[in-house]
Amino acid sequence: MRTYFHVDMDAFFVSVEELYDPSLKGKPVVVGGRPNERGVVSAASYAARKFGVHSALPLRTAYKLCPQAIFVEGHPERYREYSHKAYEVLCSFSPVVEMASIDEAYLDMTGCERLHGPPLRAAHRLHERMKTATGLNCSIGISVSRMVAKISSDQAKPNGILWIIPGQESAFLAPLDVRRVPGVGKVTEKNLNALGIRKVGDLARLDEAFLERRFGKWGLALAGKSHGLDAGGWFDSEIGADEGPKSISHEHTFSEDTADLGQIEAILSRLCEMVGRRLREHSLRARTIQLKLRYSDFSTITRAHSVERGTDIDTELCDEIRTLFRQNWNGGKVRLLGVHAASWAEGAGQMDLMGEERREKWSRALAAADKLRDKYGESAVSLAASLRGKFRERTHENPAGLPGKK
DNA sequence: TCTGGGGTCCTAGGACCC
DNA sequence: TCTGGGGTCCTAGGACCC
Repeated sequence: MRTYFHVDMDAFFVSVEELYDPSLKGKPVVVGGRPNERGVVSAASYAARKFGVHSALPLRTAYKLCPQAIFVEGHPERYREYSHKAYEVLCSFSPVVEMASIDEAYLDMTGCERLHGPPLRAAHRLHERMKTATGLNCSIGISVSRMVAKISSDQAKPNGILWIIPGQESAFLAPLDVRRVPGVGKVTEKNLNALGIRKVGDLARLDEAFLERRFGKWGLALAGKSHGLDAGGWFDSEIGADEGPKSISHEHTFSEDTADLGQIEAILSRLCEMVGRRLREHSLRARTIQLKLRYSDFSTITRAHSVERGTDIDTELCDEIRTLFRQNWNGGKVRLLGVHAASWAEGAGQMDLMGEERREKWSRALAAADKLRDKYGESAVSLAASLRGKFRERTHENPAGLPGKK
Protein backbone atom coordinates (compact mmCIF):
# COMPACT_ATOMS: atom_id res chain seq x y z
CA MET A 1 0.00 0.00 0.00
CA ARG A 2 1.37 3.39 -0.97
CA THR A 3 0.93 6.90 0.37
CA TYR A 4 0.53 9.78 -2.05
CA PHE A 5 0.36 13.50 -1.42
CA HIS A 6 -1.21 15.86 -3.90
CA VAL A 7 0.04 19.37 -3.24
CA ASP A 8 -1.86 22.19 -4.90
CA MET A 9 -0.91 25.85 -4.53
CA ASP A 10 -3.83 28.10 -3.56
CA ALA A 11 -4.82 30.75 -6.12
CA PHE A 12 -1.25 30.43 -7.37
CA PHE A 13 -0.91 33.26 -9.89
CA VAL A 14 -2.79 35.69 -7.66
CA SER A 15 -0.73 34.72 -4.61
CA VAL A 16 2.53 35.31 -6.47
CA GLU A 17 1.28 38.71 -7.62
CA GLU A 18 0.48 39.53 -3.99
CA LEU A 19 4.07 38.77 -3.00
CA TYR A 20 5.22 41.45 -5.44
CA ASP A 21 2.45 43.88 -4.52
CA PRO A 22 1.13 43.27 -0.99
CA SER A 23 -1.50 45.96 -1.46
CA LEU A 24 -3.41 43.41 -3.57
CA LYS A 25 -4.02 41.22 -0.53
CA GLY A 26 -7.65 40.60 0.33
CA LYS A 27 -8.86 42.48 -2.76
CA PRO A 28 -10.67 41.08 -5.77
CA VAL A 29 -7.84 40.38 -8.22
CA VAL A 30 -8.13 38.90 -11.69
CA VAL A 31 -5.06 37.62 -13.54
CA GLY A 32 -5.37 37.22 -17.30
CA GLY A 33 -5.48 40.61 -18.99
CA ARG A 34 -7.33 43.89 -19.30
CA PRO A 35 -11.08 43.78 -18.72
CA ASN A 36 -11.93 44.81 -22.29
CA GLU A 37 -9.56 42.35 -23.97
CA ARG A 38 -10.34 39.14 -25.77
CA GLY A 39 -9.27 36.46 -23.39
CA VAL A 40 -10.21 34.60 -20.25
CA VAL A 41 -9.41 34.66 -16.56
CA SER A 42 -6.28 32.69 -15.66
CA ALA A 43 -6.77 33.02 -11.93
CA ALA A 44 -9.06 34.89 -9.56
CA SER A 45 -8.48 35.78 -5.92
CA TYR A 46 -10.90 34.40 -3.36
CA ALA A 47 -12.36 37.89 -2.95
CA ALA A 48 -13.08 37.97 -6.69
CA ARG A 49 -14.55 34.46 -6.62
CA LYS A 50 -17.24 35.73 -4.27
CA PHE A 51 -18.61 37.67 -7.25
CA GLY A 52 -18.74 34.55 -9.39
CA VAL A 53 -15.45 35.19 -11.16
CA HIS A 54 -13.46 32.03 -11.86
CA SER A 55 -10.76 30.82 -14.22
CA ALA A 56 -11.70 30.32 -17.88
CA LEU A 57 -14.38 33.00 -17.60
CA PRO A 58 -14.16 35.61 -20.40
CA LEU A 59 -12.48 38.77 -19.10
CA ARG A 60 -15.36 40.95 -20.27
CA THR A 61 -17.76 38.80 -18.29
CA ALA A 62 -15.53 38.97 -15.25
CA TYR A 63 -15.60 42.75 -15.55
CA LYS A 64 -19.40 42.77 -15.65
CA LEU A 65 -19.57 40.59 -12.56
CA CYS A 66 -16.93 42.51 -10.64
CA PRO A 67 -16.03 45.91 -12.14
CA GLN A 68 -14.09 46.91 -9.02
CA ALA A 69 -11.64 44.01 -9.44
CA ILE A 70 -8.01 44.75 -10.14
CA PHE A 71 -7.08 43.25 -13.51
CA VAL A 72 -3.45 42.27 -14.08
CA GLU A 73 -1.72 40.85 -17.15
CA GLY A 74 0.24 38.23 -15.28
CA HIS A 75 3.95 37.41 -15.20
CA PRO A 76 4.74 33.89 -16.44
CA GLU A 77 8.44 34.18 -15.48
CA ARG A 78 7.48 34.91 -11.89
CA TYR A 79 5.15 31.92 -11.81
CA ARG A 80 7.86 29.65 -13.21
CA GLU A 81 10.29 30.95 -10.61
CA TYR A 82 7.92 30.27 -7.72
CA SER A 83 6.91 26.94 -9.17
CA HIS A 84 10.56 25.98 -9.05
CA LYS A 85 10.89 27.19 -5.47
CA ALA A 86 7.91 25.05 -4.51
CA TYR A 87 9.43 22.11 -6.35
CA GLU A 88 12.60 22.37 -4.29
CA VAL A 89 10.62 22.35 -1.06
CA LEU A 90 8.80 19.23 -2.22
CA CYS A 91 12.04 17.51 -3.21
CA SER A 92 13.32 17.98 0.33
CA PHE A 93 10.36 15.88 1.49
CA SER A 94 10.32 12.98 -0.94
CA PRO A 95 12.65 11.62 -3.61
CA VAL A 96 9.65 10.96 -5.85
CA VAL A 97 8.09 14.24 -6.94
CA GLU A 98 6.20 14.92 -10.13
CA MET A 99 5.01 18.38 -11.04
CA ALA A 100 1.67 17.79 -12.75
CA SER A 101 1.43 21.44 -13.80
CA ILE A 102 2.93 24.76 -12.80
CA ASP A 103 1.09 24.80 -9.46
CA GLU A 104 0.50 21.19 -8.40
CA ALA A 105 2.56 18.09 -7.72
CA TYR A 106 2.30 14.48 -6.67
CA LEU A 107 4.63 13.08 -4.02
CA ASP A 108 5.11 9.42 -3.34
CA MET A 109 5.50 9.43 0.44
CA THR A 110 5.57 5.66 0.82
CA GLY A 111 8.25 4.68 3.31
CA CYS A 112 8.85 8.23 4.50
CA GLU A 113 7.28 7.67 7.91
CA ARG A 114 10.55 7.17 9.69
CA LEU A 115 11.74 10.53 8.46
CA HIS A 116 8.57 12.58 8.64
CA GLY A 117 6.19 10.68 10.92
CA PRO A 118 2.64 9.67 10.05
CA PRO A 119 1.00 11.24 6.96
CA LEU A 120 -0.88 14.03 8.70
CA ARG A 121 2.13 15.19 10.68
CA ALA A 122 4.31 15.05 7.56
CA ALA A 123 1.72 17.08 5.67
CA HIS A 124 1.60 19.75 8.37
CA ARG A 125 5.36 20.06 8.28
CA LEU A 126 5.38 20.30 4.51
CA HIS A 127 2.62 22.88 4.61
CA GLU A 128 4.59 24.98 7.07
CA ARG A 129 7.86 24.72 5.20
CA MET A 130 6.13 25.69 1.96
CA LYS A 131 4.80 28.84 3.60
CA THR A 132 8.17 29.73 5.13
CA ALA A 133 10.22 29.04 2.01
CA THR A 134 7.92 30.57 -0.61
CA GLY A 135 5.41 32.72 1.26
CA LEU A 136 2.63 30.77 -0.45
CA ASN A 137 -0.29 28.74 0.82
CA CYS A 138 -1.01 25.30 -0.49
CA SER A 139 -3.54 22.55 0.11
CA ILE A 140 -2.60 18.93 0.53
CA GLY A 141 -4.59 15.79 -0.17
CA ILE A 142 -3.40 12.43 1.12
CA SER A 143 -4.49 8.98 -0.01
CA VAL A 144 -3.36 5.55 -1.15
CA SER A 145 -4.50 6.64 -4.60
CA ARG A 146 -3.21 9.62 -6.57
CA MET A 147 -6.62 10.41 -7.94
CA VAL A 148 -8.22 10.42 -4.50
CA ALA A 149 -5.33 12.55 -3.21
CA LYS A 150 -6.05 15.07 -5.96
CA ILE A 151 -9.74 15.20 -5.19
CA SER A 152 -9.08 15.54 -1.47
CA SER A 153 -6.65 18.44 -1.95
CA ASP A 154 -9.44 20.09 -3.90
CA GLN A 155 -11.84 19.50 -1.01
CA ALA A 156 -9.23 20.80 1.44
CA LYS A 157 -8.99 24.22 -0.22
CA PRO A 158 -8.11 26.83 0.74
CA ASN A 159 -5.02 26.29 2.84
CA GLY A 160 -6.06 22.91 4.22
CA ILE A 161 -5.00 19.32 4.58
CA LEU A 162 -7.24 16.31 4.07
CA TRP A 163 -6.26 12.70 4.67
CA ILE A 164 -8.49 9.96 3.36
CA ILE A 165 -7.97 7.01 5.69
CA PRO A 166 -7.06 3.88 3.70
CA GLY A 167 -10.19 1.90 2.96
CA GLN A 168 -12.43 4.98 3.07
CA GLU A 169 -11.92 6.00 -0.57
CA SER A 170 -15.34 4.93 -1.84
CA ALA A 171 -17.12 6.43 1.15
CA PHE A 172 -15.31 9.73 0.63
CA LEU A 173 -16.10 9.83 -3.09
CA ALA A 174 -19.71 8.63 -3.02
CA PRO A 175 -21.44 11.93 -2.11
CA LEU A 176 -19.35 14.04 -4.54
CA ASP A 177 -20.60 15.24 -7.94
CA VAL A 178 -19.20 13.19 -10.83
CA ARG A 179 -17.69 16.44 -12.10
CA ARG A 180 -15.11 16.29 -9.29
CA VAL A 181 -13.51 13.22 -10.90
CA PRO A 182 -10.46 14.25 -12.95
CA GLY A 183 -11.23 13.65 -16.59
CA VAL A 184 -14.96 14.25 -16.23
CA GLY A 185 -15.64 17.58 -17.89
CA LYS A 186 -18.74 19.35 -19.11
CA VAL A 187 -19.58 16.83 -21.82
CA THR A 188 -19.11 13.65 -19.79
CA GLU A 189 -20.99 15.20 -16.90
CA LYS A 190 -23.93 15.93 -19.18
CA ASN A 191 -23.85 12.44 -20.63
CA LEU A 192 -23.76 10.89 -17.17
CA ASN A 193 -26.50 13.16 -15.85
CA ALA A 194 -28.67 12.13 -18.78
CA LEU A 195 -28.41 8.58 -17.47
CA GLY A 196 -29.40 9.73 -14.00
CA ILE A 197 -25.83 9.54 -12.72
CA ARG A 198 -25.02 12.61 -10.67
CA LYS A 199 -22.84 11.47 -7.77
CA VAL A 200 -19.73 9.32 -7.77
CA GLY A 201 -21.72 6.87 -5.66
CA ASP A 202 -24.26 6.47 -8.50
CA LEU A 203 -21.37 5.60 -10.76
CA ALA A 204 -19.92 3.10 -8.30
CA ARG A 205 -23.21 1.21 -8.10
CA LEU A 206 -23.35 0.64 -11.86
CA ASP A 207 -22.28 -2.49 -13.67
CA GLU A 208 -18.80 -2.15 -15.21
CA ALA A 209 -19.93 -3.91 -18.38
CA PHE A 210 -22.71 -1.36 -18.79
CA LEU A 211 -20.25 1.52 -18.55
CA GLU A 212 -17.91 -0.15 -21.00
CA ARG A 213 -20.71 -0.70 -23.52
CA ARG A 214 -21.81 2.88 -23.10
CA PHE A 215 -18.44 4.70 -23.03
CA GLY A 216 -15.85 2.17 -24.22
CA LYS A 217 -12.42 2.13 -22.65
CA TRP A 218 -13.19 5.39 -20.89
CA GLY A 219 -16.24 3.80 -19.25
CA LEU A 220 -14.09 1.09 -17.75
CA ALA A 221 -11.68 3.68 -16.38
CA LEU A 222 -14.65 5.59 -14.94
CA ALA A 223 -15.83 2.51 -13.07
CA GLY A 224 -12.38 2.16 -11.50
CA LYS A 225 -12.22 5.85 -10.62
CA SER A 226 -15.58 5.70 -8.89
CA HIS A 227 -14.01 3.22 -6.44
CA GLY A 228 -10.94 5.40 -5.95
CA LEU A 229 -8.58 3.47 -8.21
CA ASP A 230 -5.86 5.13 -10.26
CA ALA A 231 -7.43 3.86 -13.44
CA GLY A 232 -6.97 4.94 -17.01
CA GLY A 233 -4.57 7.12 -18.99
CA TRP A 234 -2.69 9.63 -16.93
CA PHE A 235 -3.03 7.97 -13.53
CA ASP A 236 -1.81 4.62 -14.82
CA SER A 237 1.64 5.92 -15.72
CA GLU A 238 4.65 5.84 -13.42
CA ILE A 239 5.18 8.89 -11.27
CA GLY A 240 8.27 10.99 -11.82
CA ALA A 241 9.20 9.80 -15.31
CA ASP A 242 9.76 12.99 -17.30
CA GLU A 243 10.10 12.39 -21.04
CA GLY A 244 10.19 15.85 -22.52
CA PRO A 245 7.47 17.50 -24.61
CA LYS A 246 5.41 15.53 -27.13
CA SER A 247 4.35 18.61 -29.03
CA ILE A 248 5.22 22.28 -29.23
CA SER A 249 2.74 24.89 -30.36
CA HIS A 250 1.96 28.57 -30.37
CA GLU A 251 -1.23 30.35 -31.31
CA HIS A 252 -2.51 33.88 -31.59
CA THR A 253 -5.97 35.35 -31.36
CA PHE A 254 -6.34 38.65 -33.20
CA SER A 255 -7.69 41.54 -31.20
CA GLU A 256 -10.03 41.96 -34.17
CA ASP A 257 -10.82 39.28 -36.76
CA THR A 258 -9.02 39.88 -40.02
CA ALA A 259 -8.92 38.73 -43.63
CA ASP A 260 -5.82 40.79 -44.43
CA LEU A 261 -3.32 38.39 -45.96
CA GLY A 262 -0.35 40.53 -44.97
CA GLN A 263 -1.38 40.54 -41.36
CA ILE A 264 -2.17 36.83 -41.42
CA GLU A 265 1.13 35.79 -42.98
CA ALA A 266 3.05 38.00 -40.60
CA ILE A 267 1.51 36.26 -37.61
CA LEU A 268 2.11 32.85 -39.16
CA SER A 269 5.79 33.76 -39.59
CA ARG A 270 6.05 34.89 -36.02
CA LEU A 271 4.40 31.73 -34.72
CA CYS A 272 6.75 29.59 -36.83
CA GLU A 273 9.73 31.44 -35.38
CA MET A 274 8.50 30.86 -31.85
CA VAL A 275 7.93 27.16 -32.52
CA GLY A 276 11.28 26.83 -34.29
CA ARG A 277 13.07 28.43 -31.39
CA ARG A 278 11.53 26.05 -28.89
CA LEU A 279 12.36 23.08 -31.12
CA ARG A 280 16.01 24.14 -31.20
CA GLU A 281 16.02 24.70 -27.45
CA HIS A 282 14.95 21.08 -26.99
CA SER A 283 17.12 19.80 -29.87
CA LEU A 284 14.03 18.43 -31.58
CA ARG A 285 13.03 18.26 -35.20
CA ALA A 286 9.34 18.01 -35.99
CA ARG A 287 8.04 15.66 -38.67
CA THR A 288 4.43 16.86 -38.48
CA ILE A 289 3.53 20.52 -38.87
CA GLN A 290 -0.04 21.54 -38.19
CA LEU A 291 -1.96 24.71 -38.94
CA LYS A 292 -4.90 25.76 -36.81
CA LEU A 293 -7.42 28.17 -38.25
CA ARG A 294 -10.39 29.61 -36.42
CA TYR A 295 -12.92 31.85 -38.14
CA SER A 296 -15.14 34.58 -36.73
CA ASP A 297 -17.96 32.11 -36.09
CA PHE A 298 -15.52 30.10 -33.96
CA SER A 299 -15.52 27.19 -36.39
CA THR A 300 -12.06 25.69 -36.27
CA ILE A 301 -10.08 23.47 -38.59
CA THR A 302 -6.66 21.86 -38.25
CA ARG A 303 -4.61 20.77 -41.24
CA ALA A 304 -1.40 18.81 -40.91
CA HIS A 305 1.43 17.72 -43.15
CA SER A 306 4.23 15.32 -42.33
CA VAL A 307 7.72 15.44 -43.77
CA GLU A 308 10.16 12.56 -43.90
CA ARG A 309 13.09 14.07 -42.05
CA GLY A 310 11.70 16.68 -39.74
CA THR A 311 12.83 20.26 -39.26
CA ASP A 312 13.66 22.90 -36.67
CA ILE A 313 14.24 25.67 -39.21
CA ASP A 314 11.93 28.69 -39.16
CA THR A 315 11.77 29.14 -42.92
CA GLU A 316 10.95 25.49 -43.50
CA LEU A 317 8.20 25.57 -40.91
CA CYS A 318 6.98 28.76 -42.52
CA ASP A 319 6.86 27.27 -46.01
CA GLU A 320 4.86 24.28 -44.78
CA ILE A 321 2.46 26.43 -42.83
CA ARG A 322 1.95 28.95 -45.62
CA THR A 323 1.15 26.12 -48.02
CA LEU A 324 -1.33 24.62 -45.60
CA PHE A 325 -2.91 28.01 -45.12
CA ARG A 326 -3.26 28.77 -48.83
CA GLN A 327 -4.74 25.33 -49.48
CA ASN A 328 -7.34 25.62 -46.76
CA TRP A 329 -8.29 29.22 -46.09
CA ASN A 330 -11.83 29.97 -47.28
CA GLY A 331 -11.18 33.69 -47.48
CA GLY A 332 -13.27 34.46 -44.40
CA LYS A 333 -12.26 36.59 -41.45
CA VAL A 334 -9.78 34.84 -39.20
CA ARG A 335 -9.99 34.92 -35.42
CA LEU A 336 -7.10 32.67 -34.47
CA LEU A 337 -4.01 31.15 -36.05
CA GLY A 338 -1.92 28.35 -34.58
CA VAL A 339 1.24 26.48 -35.46
CA HIS A 340 1.75 23.06 -33.96
CA ALA A 341 4.79 20.77 -34.24
CA ALA A 342 4.91 17.11 -33.23
CA SER A 343 6.23 13.66 -34.09
CA TRP A 344 9.94 14.11 -33.48
CA ALA A 345 12.47 12.87 -35.99
CA GLU A 346 14.81 10.19 -34.67
CA GLY A 347 18.52 10.67 -34.15
CA ALA A 348 20.71 13.39 -35.59
CA GLY A 349 19.96 13.40 -39.31
CA GLN A 350 21.21 16.33 -41.35
CA MET A 351 19.24 17.24 -44.42
CA ASP A 352 15.66 17.65 -45.33
CA LEU A 353 14.27 20.18 -47.72
CA MET A 354 17.58 22.03 -48.07
CA GLY A 355 21.09 21.03 -48.85
CA GLU A 356 23.39 20.42 -45.94
CA GLU A 357 25.46 23.56 -46.44
CA ARG A 358 22.58 25.94 -46.55
CA ARG A 359 21.11 24.18 -43.58
CA GLU A 360 24.19 24.65 -41.48
CA LYS A 361 24.39 28.27 -42.41
CA TRP A 362 20.81 28.71 -41.28
CA SER A 363 21.38 26.80 -38.09
CA ARG A 364 24.26 29.08 -37.15
CA ALA A 365 22.29 32.19 -37.98
CA LEU A 366 19.31 31.01 -35.99
CA ALA A 367 21.44 30.05 -33.00
CA ALA A 368 22.84 33.57 -33.04
CA ALA A 369 19.35 34.99 -33.24
CA ASP A 370 18.23 32.85 -30.30
CA LYS A 371 21.08 34.29 -28.26
CA LEU A 372 20.08 37.84 -29.13
CA ARG A 373 16.52 37.07 -28.12
CA ASP A 374 17.74 35.72 -24.79
CA LYS A 375 19.59 38.94 -24.24
CA TYR A 376 17.19 41.54 -25.56
CA GLY A 377 13.82 39.84 -25.60
CA GLU A 378 11.63 38.10 -28.13
CA SER A 379 11.14 41.19 -30.29
CA ALA A 380 14.83 41.85 -30.93
CA VAL A 381 15.21 39.58 -33.96
CA SER A 382 12.65 38.74 -36.57
CA LEU A 383 12.23 37.65 -40.13
CA ALA A 384 11.16 40.43 -42.42
CA ALA A 385 7.58 39.22 -42.77
CA SER A 386 7.25 38.84 -39.05
CA LEU A 387 8.66 42.31 -38.47
CA ARG A 388 6.12 43.79 -40.84
CA GLY A 389 3.39 41.95 -39.03
CA LYS A 390 4.54 43.06 -35.65
CA PHE A 391 4.47 46.61 -36.87
CA ARG A 392 0.93 46.20 -38.19
CA GLU A 393 -0.41 44.34 -35.20
CA ARG A 394 1.16 46.77 -32.81
CA THR A 395 -0.01 49.83 -34.69
CA HIS A 396 -3.41 48.30 -34.87
CA GLU A 397 -3.64 47.63 -31.16
CA ASN A 398 -1.57 50.58 -30.22
CA PRO A 399 -1.98 53.58 -32.49
CA ALA A 400 0.55 55.55 -30.48
CA GLY A 401 3.23 53.19 -31.78
CA LEU A 402 4.64 52.64 -28.31
CA PRO A 403 6.83 49.63 -27.69
CA GLY A 404 5.08 46.24 -27.58
CA LYS A 405 3.35 44.70 -24.63
CA LYS A 406 6.25 42.55 -23.38
C1' DT B 1 -21.16 34.67 -20.91
C1' DC B 2 -18.97 35.99 -26.93
C1' DT B 3 -15.52 32.36 -25.70
C1' DG B 4 -6.72 32.31 -24.27
C1' DG B 5 -2.81 29.48 -24.76
C1' DG B 6 -0.15 25.57 -23.77
C1' DG B 7 -0.47 20.93 -23.46
C1' DT B 8 -2.18 15.42 -23.21
C1' DC B 9 -4.86 11.59 -24.58
C1' DC B 10 -8.41 9.19 -27.30
C1' DT B 11 -11.16 7.88 -31.42
C1' DA B 12 -12.00 6.89 -36.03
C1' DG B 13 -11.37 6.43 -40.92
C1' DG B 14 -8.39 5.68 -44.81
C1' DA B 15 -4.00 4.35 -46.97
C1' DC B 16 -0.86 0.97 -47.30
C1' DC B 17 1.57 -3.34 -46.44
C1' DC B 18 2.01 -8.28 -45.68
C1' DT C 1 -11.50 -12.49 -59.73
C1' DC C 2 -17.13 -9.91 -54.82
C1' DT C 3 -13.87 -9.13 -50.93
C1' DG C 4 -9.89 -11.58 -44.67
C1' DG C 5 -7.27 -9.76 -41.05
C1' DG C 6 -3.72 -7.45 -38.53
C1' DG C 7 -0.46 -3.72 -38.00
C1' DT C 8 1.10 0.93 -38.61
C1' DC C 9 1.05 5.57 -40.12
C1' DC C 10 -1.34 9.76 -41.13
C1' DT C 11 -4.95 13.06 -40.53
C1' DA C 12 -8.96 15.50 -38.22
C1' DG C 13 -11.49 16.38 -34.47
C1' DG C 14 -12.76 16.56 -29.72
C1' DA C 15 -12.64 16.18 -24.49
C1' DC C 16 -10.12 17.61 -20.91
C1' DC C 17 -6.59 19.89 -17.73
C1' DC C 18 -4.31 24.06 -15.66
